[in-house]
Amino acid sequence: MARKPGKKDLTERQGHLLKVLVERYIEDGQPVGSRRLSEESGLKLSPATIRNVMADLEKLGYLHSPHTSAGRMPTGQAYRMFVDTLVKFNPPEPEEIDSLRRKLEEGAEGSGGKALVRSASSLLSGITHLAGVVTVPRRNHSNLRQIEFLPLSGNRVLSILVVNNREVQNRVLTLDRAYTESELRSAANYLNEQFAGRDIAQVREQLLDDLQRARDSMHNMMSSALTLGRQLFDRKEQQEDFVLAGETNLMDFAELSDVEKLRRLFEAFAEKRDFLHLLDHTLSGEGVQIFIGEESGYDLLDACSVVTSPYTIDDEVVGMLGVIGPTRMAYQRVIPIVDITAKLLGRALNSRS
Amino acid sequence: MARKPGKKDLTERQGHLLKVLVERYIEDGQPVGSRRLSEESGLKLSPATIRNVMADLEKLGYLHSPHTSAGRMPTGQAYRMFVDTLVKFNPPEPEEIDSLRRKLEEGAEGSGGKALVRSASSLLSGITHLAGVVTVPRRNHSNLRQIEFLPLSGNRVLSILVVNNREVQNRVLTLDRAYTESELRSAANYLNEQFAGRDIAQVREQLLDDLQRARDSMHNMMSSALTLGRQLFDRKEQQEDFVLAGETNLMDFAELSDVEKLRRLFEAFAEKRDFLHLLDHTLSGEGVQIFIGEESGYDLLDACSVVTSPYTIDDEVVGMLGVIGPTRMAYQRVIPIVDITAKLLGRALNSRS
DNA sequence: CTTGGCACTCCACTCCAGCGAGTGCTAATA
DNA sequence: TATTAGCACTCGCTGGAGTGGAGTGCCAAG
Repeated sequence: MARKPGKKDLTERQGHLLKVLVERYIEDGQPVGSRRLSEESGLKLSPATIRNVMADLEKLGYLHSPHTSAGRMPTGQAYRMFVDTLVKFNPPEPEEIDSLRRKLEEGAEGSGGKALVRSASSLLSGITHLAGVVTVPRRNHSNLRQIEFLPLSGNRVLSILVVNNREVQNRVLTLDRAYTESELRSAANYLNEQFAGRDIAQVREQLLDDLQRARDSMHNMMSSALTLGRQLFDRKEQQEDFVLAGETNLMDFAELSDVEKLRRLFEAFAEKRDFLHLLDHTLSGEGVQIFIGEESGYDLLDACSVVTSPYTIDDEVVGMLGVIGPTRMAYQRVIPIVDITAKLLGRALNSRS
Repeated sequence: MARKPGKKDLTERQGHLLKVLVERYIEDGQPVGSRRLSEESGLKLSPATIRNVMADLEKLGYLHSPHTSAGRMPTGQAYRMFVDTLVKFNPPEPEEIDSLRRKLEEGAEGSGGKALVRSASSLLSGITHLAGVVTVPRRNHSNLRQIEFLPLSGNRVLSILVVNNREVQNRVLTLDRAYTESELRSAANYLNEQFAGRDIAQVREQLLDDLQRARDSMHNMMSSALTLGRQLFDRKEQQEDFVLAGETNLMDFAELSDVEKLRRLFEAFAEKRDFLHLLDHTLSGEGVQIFIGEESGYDLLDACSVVTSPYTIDDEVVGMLGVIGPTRMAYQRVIPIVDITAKLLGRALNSRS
């Protein structure tokens, strides 16, 4: 991929100084000046020299200053360079991993998968002091286990679907006429015989097929079964969802102290819609992905970075998890945490299914 | 109930002026001065006279000023007096009610009761520009309709409960040994025969009884049924929950513009725990209840008021709903809205069950 | 009891000076 | 040629002084 004009590789010295500057800025959020950098860079260079280097880095698009007489702050490009090539990650200690695993499972005593998702989300937000987000797992291939119908008042029927051996979905269907209990029972029996153990997508397809092919030549019982089944499976995909935790952590950051900005951000969280879109993109990728500032494409997140990783059940990617924080988050700490949490969550979900 | 010292009834003039002052303060949040009040009170009184009255009201605890040369603001006591005796509510127009009803049901196309709750919550927040809150309905008497067990891997069993003809609860039970599919089927049959149509609380009691009485003299099948049943019903009450909407509206109010306060408030919302406690209290009451400032007993809500009303299904109180906003909210508008929304929600839930 | 008058208080705003931090540039140096 | 010291300059921040306005409390007259 062609870089933008003027983005030649940095010299080793430039790289080192950029790294130190980013680290310092991440620590306290204050613009870093030449004097400070010269003292803490480890290189024996005077502030004047540092200033020359900084001026170069600014020309290259890595730094900018809020005003003439302040120090310099990293741009998005600098963070990008930082995470891509400059920073080195300490792989977490085994005992640290173990402690994470325990916390993850402690927080999810309710044995549902949803409890684990919530636990993962608050675990992420708790240890990073950022906002944690985890999408609810969603398998492409859902195995239908059992169907049950119960009549309600009017023309309505409560349908219960057991899927993937552990999830239960239920919906109220409103039908064109009232069905008797025995009709419903035989319909359920028929559908179970035909479709139990099959993939939901397949089931949907075949139902449409059957209904098409045999419109009215059918046995009465089968016909009602098909009618019911069609309604049941015709629903739009159950919408995806995610669990957010520790949003309030974001209030601490000066970058977001403007109440108006905060408000819009929190509204977006509540809406979920826009945000899901962003998370969806990351499902196709592999490993930890990082969106710095504007890279996310949402102007609400201009001052934020998003670090995500997909997680898997049975080697199938079923969701993603991550954190949201200010661009000046502690990447070297956050990235390994997101990575390991994704793996732990996948493993925990596996062991429960 | 004895009033606090010095709280004699107000004269008509004092009452009127207090009312106007509160109204003005609610409108723009600025302390109200004697000049303004004299112009807009409708009484032909000079600012000097108004000042005398205001000084009296201050002595009585209804007013206070932030500093010498500012106007005066109502105290909690003044709001209390305002809502109790001063304000008169315009009963909402029939067409207004109808529009509310339509909005409530539009927002709840997913036919579950939860969808209605969510819709009510965002309806409340939408039209009041405050935070809306609705607890999920919870009946004291839950009618058990059907039980089903499905074996999972290991010693675990997925149990499905249909309750009140429309709600489905499911839990994963972890048992002392593996049960075969036929064992589970007969257990379910047994429990259904015995308990279908009965109240859950009764079921729980009787299960314990049976288990106690007939420990090991029992038929094998019944014994496993009882074991399963006991685990199933032994769980603590499913925790109550509420749905919050439009929290971000609260960010607009100057009273809460302090980010630190906001943060603690939002954290409390996310925790839910403390907050549920407050809502629980209101379940016993009747009609609209109002907590002004410190009356709620939560110091986080010192600058807030909470207006709530219980709602009913089949004349049984099953939950409450309301709004949270700054103490200077437009009570005369908000109170009727909360009242009518509670009635509409109850009605809507009824028609779907 | 009401009112006009008056002195007083306090906040909010503006203006200004002084400071400290940091820069860019230039000229000297290794 | 790369580095450094020196220096003038810029800019934001802080604190104090000054001003205007809003509102009060009190008093004495109607």
